[in-house]
Parts: sequence; structure tokens; C-alpha cells
Amino acid sequence: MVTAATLTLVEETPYRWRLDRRGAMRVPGIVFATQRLLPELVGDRSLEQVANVATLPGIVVASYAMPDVHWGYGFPIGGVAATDVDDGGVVSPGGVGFDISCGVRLLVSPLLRHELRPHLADLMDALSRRIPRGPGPGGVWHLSGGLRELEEVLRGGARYAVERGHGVPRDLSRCEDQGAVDEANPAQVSVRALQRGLGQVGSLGSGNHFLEVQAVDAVFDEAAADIFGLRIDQVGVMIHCGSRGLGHQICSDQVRVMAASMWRYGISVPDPQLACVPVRSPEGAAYLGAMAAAANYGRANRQLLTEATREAFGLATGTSGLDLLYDVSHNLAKLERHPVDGTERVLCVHRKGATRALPPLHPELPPDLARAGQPVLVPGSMGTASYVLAGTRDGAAFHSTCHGAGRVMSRHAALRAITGRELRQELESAGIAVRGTTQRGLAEEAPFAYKDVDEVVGCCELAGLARRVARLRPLGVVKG
DNA sequence: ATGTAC
Repeated sequence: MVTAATLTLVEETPYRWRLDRRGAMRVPGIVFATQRLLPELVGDRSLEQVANVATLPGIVVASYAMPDVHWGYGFPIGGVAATDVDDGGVVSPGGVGFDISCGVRLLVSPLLRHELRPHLADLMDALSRRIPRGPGPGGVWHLSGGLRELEEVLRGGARYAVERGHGVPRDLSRCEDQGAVDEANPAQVSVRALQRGLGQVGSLGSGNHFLEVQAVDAVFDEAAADIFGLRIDQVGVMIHCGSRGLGHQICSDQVRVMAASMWRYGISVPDPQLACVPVRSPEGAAYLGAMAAAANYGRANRQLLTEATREAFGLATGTSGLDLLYDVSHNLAKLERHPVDGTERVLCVHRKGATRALPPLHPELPPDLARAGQPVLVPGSMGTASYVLAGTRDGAAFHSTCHGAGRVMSRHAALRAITGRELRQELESAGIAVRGTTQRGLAEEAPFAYKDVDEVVGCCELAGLARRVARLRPLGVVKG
């Protein structure tokens, strides 16, 4: 067990720090952070988690932490770890997180900020009526085919949603994996998970999930912004949500199975929350099949919320046309090919609170975006800025970057520091319309409970993980 | 994140 007290970070550059191998670590840790972010990440147990992840069988190159890293279940949130699947590499549900395929999409409208202004209150009210949110059941899509149709969602994700008329084919061209991964295995999804998922397709959930009406307030890379269709004052809608109770139940189910079967593979880990099995094992295949089903559910979820958003936008503004810029997950494991020591290997890349950031001209990119690199959507904390980044040619951490601001204060501490009523007043007086659920839910997401998103994305750019394209400021927030 | 514990 590596203890926090013995961990020492060695400065490689002002934006990149190394945790040297020691004890059972198979690879070093690499932490991307500025001097200003360092105390925040040393303040919790996330460094210890970076070191623990470095002990996993088959891990290659390094256990990475993004600048928004913070403590999580087993793996840190903001962690990236890749294992060599043909060399005993493992897959671990803790490296994906409970909210499988949690992610973000950004819709871009033809309106500018001043054109929306007279319609903003109507738009927020229309969104408030149409966007199911908060914990528990409720979703915009009532699956008339019941569990049988849910299985279609698990196989087809956003593709199935569009097939059923909930969106247009162009949406799919702007989704990671064109809206669905092919490896989903609904047979590995428990009845309980299915039951939880049945009534939640098209819902935000709670916690840090949100839907925001935003406007571009800064452009950092004119050429990329032009390719992405973003200009100053342009209005967009950002949707941040995941796979709700279904993903959570799948993670719980699979962790239990893995913890009970690890001994068969002779694997020992320094933390029981790092339960894992070889990718090439029956349990590994079961997890990846169930995880893919949850991933598709998450993509369908964001697609249905897009449809509801378009309806609200049309009603309130009389304008149609909310084009999808991109949809990308930040909680997922994927089998990808990457060079390791000069040889191309098949790796199981775990990104937990970390976003894939493909470089310009990568074959998986939509052809019309390829020159700019993959759009990376980074939601900031409530009431602050969000960013659009783009993948860089060199990248690092298997082409990954940050996923958000990163929490620094516990929900409990945030509740002690401010009331929901106070926070709502602060946001409204800053000109941000709020449509929330509970006072408590608002208070837990207070901006001071998070790192400075400007510092986080600035660090990503300086470290070469991604480059800044545009910043968006909220005009209105629908809070889960 | 999560029918915020089965």
C-alpha cells in the first residue's frame, strides 16, 4: 500500500509532475497541474489513488491525473489508465465510475445573445417544463415496447433514438462512435438495472448534471472556432448527463462479481475498490458488454434531451435549428490502438472524469471537423464558464484531457457554507436564470466548491493535452 | 454519480 505521506512529486515541467515508481507500482504516476492547482490535488487522497492505479496488472506508460483530478471510488476522478489487453491487462469498473458514459453535448443555435435576450425567460420556462430532472424516475421517452424496446436502446444508443424519429441523422455524425458502441451485451444487464432504466430515458438526473443556455464570450483559436461554427455571442445549449440508475446499477452489479472472481486470476490490489479482472476473461467481457449497454443508454439519454430542448427552443424563440457540435463521454473504458515503446498495442484505456481528445485528421473524426481536431466539451461549475477545446497532434495520456472544473469541497461542506436560496440570488443577480429542483441540490453545486475552470483548461493547454477554442458563459441553467 | 444503505 502506498501511503500519501511517502508520495513525492517531481517537477518535469511547470505543468507536469512525476510520481516515481515505488513499492508495487508498475509504472510512474504523471500529474498534470500548475503550481496553483497542486495544493488542491494534494489536499485529498487522489495522489494515493494515482499510485494505487499504477499497480494494476498490464498498466502501460503511466497512471495519469488530469488537472481537475480529485478523490473518487478506487480510481481518482480525472484519472486515465491504459492496460495492454494482450499482456494480461485488466479492466476495472472503478476506472470508469458509477455514472457510465456520463458526458456532454453542445448544441449551437443561429441566434446571438442579444437576439435571444427577449425570449430567455420564456425559453427557460419551456425548458423547465420539458426537462425531467432530479433523482428518481421520470424521462421524456416512454418506451411503448417496454423492456424489449429498452434492449434496443441498449444496443443502438442514440442511433436507435434517431431511427425512432428523435433527432436527425446529422446528429449521429457528430457523436462519438456515431451515437452507439457495437459491443453492447444486454444479456449482462440485470433485471434490476433494466427496471431502473426503463422510466429514465431522457432525464438529467441530479448532482453536477445540468442543461445550460450559454453564449460564446471568448474565442482563442479563430480557425478552429470557425470550423466548429462558433463565434462571439453565439448562443448554445450544453447538456451534461449520464446513464442514470441503469449505469449505476450495472456498475454495482459488476463490481460485486469482479471482487468475488479476482482470486482466480491471482490479482491483488492495494484497495478493494480497484476490483479488476483481465480484459480477456469471461468476467472482463461481461463487464465490457454491460458497460457498453450503459454507454448506449447514456447516448440515447442525451439524444432525447436534445429533442426536448429543440422543442422548447422552437416554441420560445420561433427559431429552429439547434445543430449538434459534438457529443463526448468522460466516463468510459475503450479498446484503442496506441504505440507503446514504439510498438502499436491494443489498450484498454480507462477515462474516468477525463475526456478523449483525438488529434487533427484522426480517422474517427467527423470529416468536416477533422482539420481542427476533436471538440472537447468541458462543463465548468454552475454559474461559471464552460469551454470548448480541441485535441492536439501530440497529445499525451493516450489523447485525453480534463472533463470539468473538479470538485475541491465536499457536498456537505458546501451545504454548510451557503444556502440554495442565497446561491440562487447570487446567480440571478449575475443575470443567470435558474430553474432548479431543490435548494439543497443548488447549494451543493456552489462554484466555490470547485476548482477554477480557467486554471484547469489553461493547464491542459500549456501541458499540450488540448488547446482552447472558445469559452461560453451561462445565460440560464436547468439544474438536476 | 445513485430509489444518497439492502
